[in-house]
Amino acid sequence: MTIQDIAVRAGVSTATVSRALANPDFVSAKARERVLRAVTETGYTPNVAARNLRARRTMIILVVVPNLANPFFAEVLRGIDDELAEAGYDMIIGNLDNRVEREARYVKLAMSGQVDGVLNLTGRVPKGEGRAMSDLGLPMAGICARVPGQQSPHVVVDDRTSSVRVAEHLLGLGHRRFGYVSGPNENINEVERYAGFLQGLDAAGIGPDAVIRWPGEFNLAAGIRAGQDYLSLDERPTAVYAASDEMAIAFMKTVLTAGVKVPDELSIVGFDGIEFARFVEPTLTTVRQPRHDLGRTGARAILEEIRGKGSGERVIELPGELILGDSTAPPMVGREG
Amino acid sequence: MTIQDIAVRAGVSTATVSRALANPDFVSAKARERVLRAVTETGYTPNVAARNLRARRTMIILVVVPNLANPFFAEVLRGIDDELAEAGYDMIIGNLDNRVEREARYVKLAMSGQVDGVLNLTGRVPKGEGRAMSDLGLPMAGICARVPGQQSPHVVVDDRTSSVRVAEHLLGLGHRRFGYVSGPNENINEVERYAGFLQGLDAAGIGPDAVIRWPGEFNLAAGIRAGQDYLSLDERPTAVYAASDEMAIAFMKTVLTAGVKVPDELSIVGFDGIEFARFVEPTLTTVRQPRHDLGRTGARAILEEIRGKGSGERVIELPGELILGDSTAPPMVGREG
DNA sequence: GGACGGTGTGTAATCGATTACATTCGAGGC
DNA sequence: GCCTCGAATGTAATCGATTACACACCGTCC
Repeated sequence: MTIQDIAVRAGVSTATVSRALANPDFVSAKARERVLRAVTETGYTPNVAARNLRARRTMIILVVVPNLANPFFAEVLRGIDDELAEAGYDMIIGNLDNRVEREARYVKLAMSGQVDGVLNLTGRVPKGEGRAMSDLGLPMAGICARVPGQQSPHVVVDDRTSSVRVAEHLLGLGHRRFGYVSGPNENINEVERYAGFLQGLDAAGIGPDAVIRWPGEFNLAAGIRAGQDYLSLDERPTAVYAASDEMAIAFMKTVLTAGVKVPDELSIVGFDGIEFARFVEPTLTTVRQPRHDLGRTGARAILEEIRGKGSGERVIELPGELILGDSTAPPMVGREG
Repeated sequence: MTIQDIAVRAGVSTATVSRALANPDFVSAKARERVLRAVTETGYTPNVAARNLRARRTMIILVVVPNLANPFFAEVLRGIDDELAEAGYDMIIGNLDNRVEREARYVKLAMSGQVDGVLNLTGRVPKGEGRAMSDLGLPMAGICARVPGQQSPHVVVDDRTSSVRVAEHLLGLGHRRFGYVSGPNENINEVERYAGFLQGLDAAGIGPDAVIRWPGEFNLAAGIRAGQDYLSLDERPTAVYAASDEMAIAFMKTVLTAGVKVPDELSIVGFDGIEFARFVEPTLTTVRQPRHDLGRTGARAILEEIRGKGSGERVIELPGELILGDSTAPPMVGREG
């Protein structure tokens, strides 16, 4: 079923069919009606490949995600999808599954003209085939992390300030010895969160040596490992800040299972504000990122770029919010040095 | 940068360029080399829209998902992506966000020839624009739920047998009064899980009136509502089976917060085996679905359909596994009638 | 009556790759 | 030397939509 068939059936030319569908005002009522009838009778839908070829656009956005399994990103994706859908765009999901070598595939996809723009949630510039995705001349936008030197809009939550708040919260409760469950070193969110945490402590005259830092990835396994290490310590911190909720939850479960009392013996704070944080026992204190809104705003930014209304490099900062759960409390006095 | 440019640069025709890239054996070594050099020098990538138009395929699969926010589906998607990536396919995600009216959009997308096949995770046939997606003549496959009457392959977990196991497990512990947190009535997984549960109880001579059934959607809110209703009961069941882990976790949190002891006063079982089920306190007893494998197998099925090697209607059943957590135990004797 | 302008429509070029068919060229057989 | 055959390459049609341009028609105004 092609536009030809419709043209024959309606007794007009293909041009008229096309116009009747795209610019009804430029076509007489009579012709329009006959075209529309032919279309509904046959169930014709224009071939998108042909349209794309001609229009030099695809109405598809590539969304590069570090890890689909992380519910944080799932919610951001929903926000993106909501906004894109309204504008008639669809999305191809490029899931890196935390493996950097997967980037090449999506660089290639972007190069092939199959997408109109790229939304990057990875906090780095995807590379592959000897070129960086940012050199493609494709509209791009970043969500969740500002990639330094990128000439594209970025929608972020203020990791640093939020982490300062976390430090203040814990200090206010009376904690003085801390643990920090870290994300990967090369991740900017991680860097900022750690820096903010130290900054907040520093303001109270507490130096970085009061903080034990456990390295890791943003996943459950890293939280478990950190928890195990915590358990093996002679002098345990009284409060632990984890750079993601997944890590915090895994950490908490690990130490709970070993009999540690949370929050009595140990306070725990996460980051992200995923839904499950409210369903663990005790409820997790965490920094809530406006996940859905991050997605929507990022999608809006990439659409502006595509439409040429974008102003290129700029940072859109959304507020993070410290959500108090039951996982933080003053340290037990008896134990506090 | 088009195939024309490469042809000029390499001093050959576009046909030779195309062949050098697609069928290197049909081209002389000399020409091949010059083409390849021109390609690497310029960073040329073929325009996919043009190729698609000519080849009448897109190398894209539409994956229709009920709800992206559910970590169960996220993991299935990873499995799908892994398999599709190996075959060079990408996926467009059609997230229904649990709203049926969103189906229309994806029916339209499928109609427009923008995808080569549809992987359906919804347990129903998406409809819209006056037609059902299954009437489109597009290759389809279902994951997670068998849609009756569909001439396409389905990859499922045996909900019924798994639920019988759940019943047996709870009966074996000594439970006699049950609660069931239900998914939506029109969902086949729900229907099968409920039927299997009743069937298992029936085998022990226990009728359906020993089961309180809470209706709901497959989400956290439904679990909370059910939990609140449980708390309001005069005569509470001693064991509750929820048709998804999310509901089970939300239910558990709700009753825990109200002071109910799990598993002493109440045993809870979920379904899906999402990762978080191992990180709640107490650890959730649940039926683990091989999520990643469901995705992979489903993707394999749709690829077979597309390649014409598919045998159409068939059901591929993967085993579910009862994972024992700490949320189930014998009922407290004092309370047991 | 002729020039003009506006409306509606059709013809054909175009997007960029693939590929059927035609053509060229050289080697080898007679 | 001529013919045949196969390998290598080029030419041009093709996929299906959009749209620049041309043209036909009709009413208006001088």
